[in-house]
Amino acid sequence: MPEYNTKQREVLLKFFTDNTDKHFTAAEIELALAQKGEKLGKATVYRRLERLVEDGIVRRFVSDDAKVSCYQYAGGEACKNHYHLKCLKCGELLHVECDYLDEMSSHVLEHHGFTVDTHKITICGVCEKCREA
Amino acid sequence: MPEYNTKQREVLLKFFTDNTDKHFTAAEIELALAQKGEKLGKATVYRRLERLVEDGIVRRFVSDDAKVSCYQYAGGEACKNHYHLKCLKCGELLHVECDYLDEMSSHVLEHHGFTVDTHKITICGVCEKCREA
DNA sequence: CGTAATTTGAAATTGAGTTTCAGTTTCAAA
DNA sequence: TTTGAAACTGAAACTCAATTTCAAATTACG
Repeated sequence: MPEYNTKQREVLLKFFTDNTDKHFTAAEIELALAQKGEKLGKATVYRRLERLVEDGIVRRFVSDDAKVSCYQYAGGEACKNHYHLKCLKCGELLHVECDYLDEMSSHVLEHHGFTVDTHKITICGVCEKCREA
Repeated sequence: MPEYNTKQREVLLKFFTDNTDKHFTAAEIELALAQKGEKLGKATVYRRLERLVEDGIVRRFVSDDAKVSCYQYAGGEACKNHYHLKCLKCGELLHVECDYLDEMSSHVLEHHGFTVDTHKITICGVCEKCREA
């Protein structure tokens, strides 16, 4: 499946590399781009997002509460060797570098037959903010 | 928020305690009950599922692939003090008792400000089957 | 160029989940 | 018992994220 290098692809990719530390819904992305004068069709946004997720450049989350998917940049060096703590309530994603989690990852792998991509492991739970609410 | 003990609630609860080892979509549950001659309204199925989730009796998953929520029994003694490994692909839920994960849980809590309900922690990843596919 | 494959986007469609609301059930207090 | 307020039910209408359709536009490449 070839991949043409279209203007739209560039625009979407730039959006993510410019915003590596937050996650967005498809609608938010569509709006943000439109406001920058780079309007993409809704269908294109979804199609491109799917492609970016397939390619491992962007990660998709579906919080157990919300009904919408969120997308966040996951490519590049910054995301190579760390873990993610994902809040199931708000969808917030914390990036963590930690040897302890390194060990845990291989433990889970060995003892529980749970094969995880070491730089893609995501631990779900509830963050402090949501915990209080 | 009181909770009336209705026939529908009993039916749904029985469905889960009779099927503790698998997960189901709301539609699957609705169909299964209808086929057993215990038809519940769609709205009631969703409302009761939500309540069961709130009460910690049932757990909801939203796999990153699928767009539908899955529900699985998580109440009872058997689920009190262990962890869950959740596959983000197929939604499969593995139940694990393990001291190592115990430690990990408190570590995450202390060092990363990630507050989790100790007997509700869910580690997301990808199971062996999905890994191979 | 030329053209075949791919992508785009507006509009229509899908479908899981939610809301509405009139009628029913529960349960505790009288 | 009876009563009644609060909680629950279900059919139907609705919401809205996400997908599909398809004709027109764009891209890659000989």
